[in-house]
Amino acid sequence: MLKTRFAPSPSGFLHIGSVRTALFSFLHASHHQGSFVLRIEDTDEARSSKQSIDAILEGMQWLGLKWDEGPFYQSQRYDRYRDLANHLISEGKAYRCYCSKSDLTKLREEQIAQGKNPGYDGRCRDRIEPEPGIDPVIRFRTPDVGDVSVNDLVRGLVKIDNEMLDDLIIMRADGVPTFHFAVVVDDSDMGITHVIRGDDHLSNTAKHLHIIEALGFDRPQFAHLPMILGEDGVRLSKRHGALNVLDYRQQGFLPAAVLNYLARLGWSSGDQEIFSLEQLIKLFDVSDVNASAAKFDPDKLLWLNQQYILSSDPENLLPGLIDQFESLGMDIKNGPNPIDVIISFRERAQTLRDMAASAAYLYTDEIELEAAAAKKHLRPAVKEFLQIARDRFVNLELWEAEVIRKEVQSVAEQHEINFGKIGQPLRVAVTGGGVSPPIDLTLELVGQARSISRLDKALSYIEQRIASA
RNA sequence: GCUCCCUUCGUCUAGCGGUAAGGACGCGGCCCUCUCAAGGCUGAAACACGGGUUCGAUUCCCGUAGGGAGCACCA
Repeated sequence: MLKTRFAPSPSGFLHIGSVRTALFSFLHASHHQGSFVLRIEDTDEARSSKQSIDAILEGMQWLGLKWDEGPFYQSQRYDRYRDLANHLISEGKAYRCYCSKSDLTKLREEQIAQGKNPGYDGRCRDRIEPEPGIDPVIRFRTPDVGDVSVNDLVRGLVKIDNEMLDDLIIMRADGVPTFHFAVVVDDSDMGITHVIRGDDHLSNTAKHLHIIEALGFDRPQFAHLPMILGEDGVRLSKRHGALNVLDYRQQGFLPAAVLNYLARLGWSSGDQEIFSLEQLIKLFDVSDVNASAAKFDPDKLLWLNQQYILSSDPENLLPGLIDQFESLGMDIKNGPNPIDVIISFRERAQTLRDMAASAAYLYTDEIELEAAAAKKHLRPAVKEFLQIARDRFVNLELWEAEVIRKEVQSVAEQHEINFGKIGQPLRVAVTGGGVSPPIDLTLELVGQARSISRLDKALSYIEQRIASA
């Protein structure tokens, strides 16, 4: 069975670049009815943390990237790595190295000074006697000559000379394996058939291939994904521009939009832009992924998010919108049904956060008039019309958009003015600003009592203007 | 420095030897319109450069340039 894995190290949040790697691994496995494994690479004990693990799991769950096996933790498999490392020593394929860090630093400095490729020179290879008082590391005996090649699913044939490789450390002095060793062992033990990862590992693959061979394991297939670059063309990383996936949730993005956006970075299917997860599973294959890096475009993500908001069932948007109301400190009991907000605001919201923020005037008793909008639309000339509209609103028994619209329309007709002449002042009066859904709908959502009291305030604002003129 | 990888509109991409180089985001215009959007139509906008191969190169090969990655007791 085809099996892929996502193997993050829990040394920080789950960022958007990692998510794409996870997505592609998930999609490739799902497409081929395979299995998707989640493995936590926590061998760097100093940098790993429980919070990071939780953030990764939460992010995966939010996105709906379900794993079939795991999460497995490397920190729970140390015995296995140790056994295999000792086995390699017994076969002469690895050896203990007693060099101190300062010796190694010195060696590296000398090599760089001589213009050589820095690397371990193998000075402990033939050492028989242990060095008392020193905990040795275990190094893998890398072939000195020849080359290795990988037929990468996205990069094609890549060849690396063994001369470029040195005897890398596979077990640290404290008995903890290094990444290069643990990855190889785990991928084999867990039956991973397709290793899909970032292309920062492309060069490392040569090392892994040697270890795989020494251990007598089967080679998996490799697919190295191009990096995602920031707007400045520099690789996205936790330190540089990449956001925690959970920040996207906080900013009001939908998981489906984030996934769809990421899928289209380095992959496409004809001219199609919008893909459901089901469609992605049906269409995706890693071998179709591009080899070149892509820049992250926040504008396109925003556009996609709006497309998803527009086409989602309002019920499905509700929990996210309510979260936004809460985080903005808005009280949903103090205003209209949020479902109605979704229906009337979705065309003008790119994120759920935008939507919640722009509906603020629906959930508060008092609003502020925006100075510029008020100055422009609440002028003495409109006072008469606003007053008439206000008086008619008081007498309305049914406060519904259609009825409201007829009232406003008839005021406009009786006074032979354009609908807009009265619509815009009404909008500013009841929302405080110049932008909102159609005025009839807006008035309905604001509510009769609030609309009237806000009109009263607007009228007194105009009177003040007349008085001070 | 050494090694590996990458290179089509500003951005994401289609293209797989012969195309008016297509789509999407963004940008401009028009339409719709009570505002803002959404929607429709439309415009500007690209094959990094130099050599080959070929009747013919965006497409294949080799350089150059630019960008990215790796060379840790990090992953």
